[in-house]
Amino acid sequence: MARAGVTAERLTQAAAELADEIGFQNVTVSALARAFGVKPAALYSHVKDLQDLRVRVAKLALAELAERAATALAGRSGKDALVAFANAYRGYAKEHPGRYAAAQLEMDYETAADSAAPRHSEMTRAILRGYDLPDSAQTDAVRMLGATFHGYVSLEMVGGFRHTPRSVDESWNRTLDALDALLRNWPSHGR
Amino acid sequence: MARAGVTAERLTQAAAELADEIGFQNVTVSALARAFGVKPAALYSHVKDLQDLRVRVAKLALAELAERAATALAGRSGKDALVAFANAYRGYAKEHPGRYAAAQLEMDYETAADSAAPRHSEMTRAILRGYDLPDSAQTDAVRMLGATFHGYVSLEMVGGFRHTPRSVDESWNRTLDALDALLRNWPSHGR
DNA sequence: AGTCCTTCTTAAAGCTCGTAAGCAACTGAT
DNA sequence: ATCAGTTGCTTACGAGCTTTAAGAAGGACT
Repeated sequence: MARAGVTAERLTQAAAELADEIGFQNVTVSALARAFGVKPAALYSHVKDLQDLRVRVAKLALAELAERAATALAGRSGKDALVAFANAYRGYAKEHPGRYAAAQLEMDYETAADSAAPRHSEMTRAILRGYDLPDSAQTDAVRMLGATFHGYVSLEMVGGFRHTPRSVDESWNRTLDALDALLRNWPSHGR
Repeated sequence: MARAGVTAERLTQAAAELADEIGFQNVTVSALARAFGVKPAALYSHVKDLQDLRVRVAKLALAELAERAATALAGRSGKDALVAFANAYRGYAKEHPGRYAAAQLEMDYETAADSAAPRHSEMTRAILRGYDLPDSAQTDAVRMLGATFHGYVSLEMVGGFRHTPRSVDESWNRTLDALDALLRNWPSHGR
């Protein structure tokens, strides 16, 4: 039996591609083994179990997304940076829905900490440097930006915006305008 | 064999409770049958298949959430309404994580249209009446609010905010302040 | 060539969904 | 009150999934 040259990396990569095609939830050990032309049991030499495989895909997705966002951010600041970052995010989700879903996998504290996840908040913080936010508001704004980006993409993906005729791209751009305006005028403990 | 008195409604209800306990993804026909003390095959007399069951739970969750939001909204306007609505949302998600996850299930256009989903955007529109938005911005704002609420709750639930010491409740309240400020000063096609 | 580690296969147990066939219980009509 | 007919449940089963265990085959190294 000729060896198929399976490695954890190639498995993860293939699982990510499979996720984009059939959905992250449908990535199974069996399906992945089929894609490699080996028997399911063979994968267990490279990967602990299905959960392990999923976490690997999640980390891959987070890393790719961080990479893409970093590139988009390079040399930009202010609203330019905000828009580029947000579009990198949304673009990745649209091109790689399976990977994007994977990135939202629940991971334990440890695993999440040594993933690319922290880089995401660091980058968001970098964007905020282009605005004049008090230190105390930094984390709040980071969380709000993350929430809005993720929420928008997430609702768009499950079809939450289908029922209103208005262009989803238009609303996205107006949302970014709104976030920009908000960051330039962040309320200092509002009434 | 004494009849267990299974009905589609009771199944859906039980599935929702089960979802909150073990996670929506882990609600299986088998587990549900166990909870009812019947054999798995018995459920297929009341429910078409697993997908059907999931959709029922999703619709239940959407309806409950709409109900709760409507109650919260009653008699309020402006920022009060915004905050009450948002907290109803987040509160439901925290109390019923499984149901909340179910509410995000992908449904086809038809099914979604006759669920409580449209009521959610209607209520959001109602909130906006307390602010002075141009008609053209309505849908954009509805989408943005939905995105921010859902995104925040969603990221909070997968543990995305664990890595920063700042209180998650604090950030939530500041985010609502920010949204309120934003709605009172919505950019008219900003530069 | 012989040894050893790694990768793969086969085999099997235990779980899942879903269908089919049959029996048991309740319904209503005579 | 008995006797259909309908409905709800069971058993039985096929097919697919995950995971472990044991063994065969590939490749490296002596």
